[in-house]
Amino acid sequence: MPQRDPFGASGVQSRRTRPAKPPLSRDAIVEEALRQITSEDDGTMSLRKIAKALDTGPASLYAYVKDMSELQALVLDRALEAVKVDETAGSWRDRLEALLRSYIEVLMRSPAVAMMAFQTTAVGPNALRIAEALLELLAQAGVDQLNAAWAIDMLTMFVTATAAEHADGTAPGAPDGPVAQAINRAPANDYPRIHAARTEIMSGTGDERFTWSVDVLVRGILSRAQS
Amino acid sequence: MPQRDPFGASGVQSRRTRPAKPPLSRDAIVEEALRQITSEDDGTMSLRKIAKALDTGPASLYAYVKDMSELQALVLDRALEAVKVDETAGSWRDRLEALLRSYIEVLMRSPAVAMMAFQTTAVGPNALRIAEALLELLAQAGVDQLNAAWAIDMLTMFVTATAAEHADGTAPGAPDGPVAQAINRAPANDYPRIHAARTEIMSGTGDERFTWSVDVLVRGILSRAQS
DNA sequence: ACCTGAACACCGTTCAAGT
DNA sequence: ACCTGAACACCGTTCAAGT
Repeated sequence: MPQRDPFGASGVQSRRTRPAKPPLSRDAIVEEALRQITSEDDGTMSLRKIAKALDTGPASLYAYVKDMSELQALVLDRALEAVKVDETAGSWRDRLEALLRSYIEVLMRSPAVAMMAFQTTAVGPNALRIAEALLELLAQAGVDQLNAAWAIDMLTMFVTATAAEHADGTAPGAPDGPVAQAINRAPANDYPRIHAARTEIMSGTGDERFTWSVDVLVRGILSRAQS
Repeated sequence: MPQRDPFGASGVQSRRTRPAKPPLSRDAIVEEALRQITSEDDGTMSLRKIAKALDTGPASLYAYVKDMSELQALVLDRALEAVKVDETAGSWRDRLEALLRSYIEVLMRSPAVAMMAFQTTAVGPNALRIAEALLELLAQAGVDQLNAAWAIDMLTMFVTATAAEHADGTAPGAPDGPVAQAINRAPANDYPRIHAARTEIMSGTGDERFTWSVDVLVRGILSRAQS
């Protein structure tokens, strides 16, 4: 006879208002956290909110999770599950760009996920899976092991940073944001080069800039590798 | 007769225990915030702590600052004041690296400052000053205006991301951190490339990696510029 | 206009007490 | 071992009231 039975004799909790209170578990907590963090209208998670959604008090979660930072690491790796590492066929170059694009897309699904990718360096199975795929592609490109090892750091950093930067929803080329205002109002006397390049600074779609940036990184990495 | 006199007739607050209560002002608030955020033992700021340090209640700050995010933007640009844009003479290449090094050093003085550089894109006078200097150096390098404009975005992103990543104090090559554990424990069957490159992944000092990364970026940017 | 105390609606974490 | 209510020590922000 199990000690905890959701349909037990007490029967108090079997009201039909809630869809059968889910059992507490590490997975359930991570899943609910991910649900909150990727929710459209809020996008923010908290132990108290998770506890409430799981019909318990905040203290109960500490039986399954050491603290907030451990939960964040779990949620981050869970989110990275959606990153496709071999979406397309084709050259290593095409597959690298596709992988980075999938990566960035997943991180941008939620500002909070993007921010988490900084505070906590991902070390779960999905982070490893992505790193392995990146190393494989760089090896195909002829990059030696040392340069490849350092390069994956730069590539993941680039993806994470790009996602985090655009995480607040403001498009990069938004012509009315505070950035645009600062650039356009920059006095030509004090900042002649910014003034001269103000059009170029605001130009390009997010996609164009992403493609350009990946190209810069790949060229730089290849240039180092063969020297 | 001024309406508010710190040494007025009431005299109650002129006890010698506190060094003459500073007058409330936008600058005083930003200065106190920066002091807290760069403090060794804490490194975290809050409106309530600032208010307390300035001998008032949290509500009083809202007369000078719209909200938390505006304060963060002010603090960030104030912190960027310490970035030296023309520390050394020499080639554009040397000066570029020196500038980026000064930038990253300032951001790493406090984890919170590094994190702020993401959430809020810096648009104050110091951010402009740095951008202007970067454009000038890239122009000397022969990079055209469009490529230079997009390049400064990448360079600042790289600096900010690097600072944020190492902001938690853990050295990049720390052989006992959770990252090292994850890499070393990665099973050779599932992750053959990670396993094979595990030494290289953990190798290099922060400084060596920084130099390497700047070189990758410069090579990539120059390669794009002349195509 | 500037400043305030008090309240509102939240946080993460701890702890003694229950089962 | 798992779970709980209640407390602890915080948050940012609002608001009616004061000067």
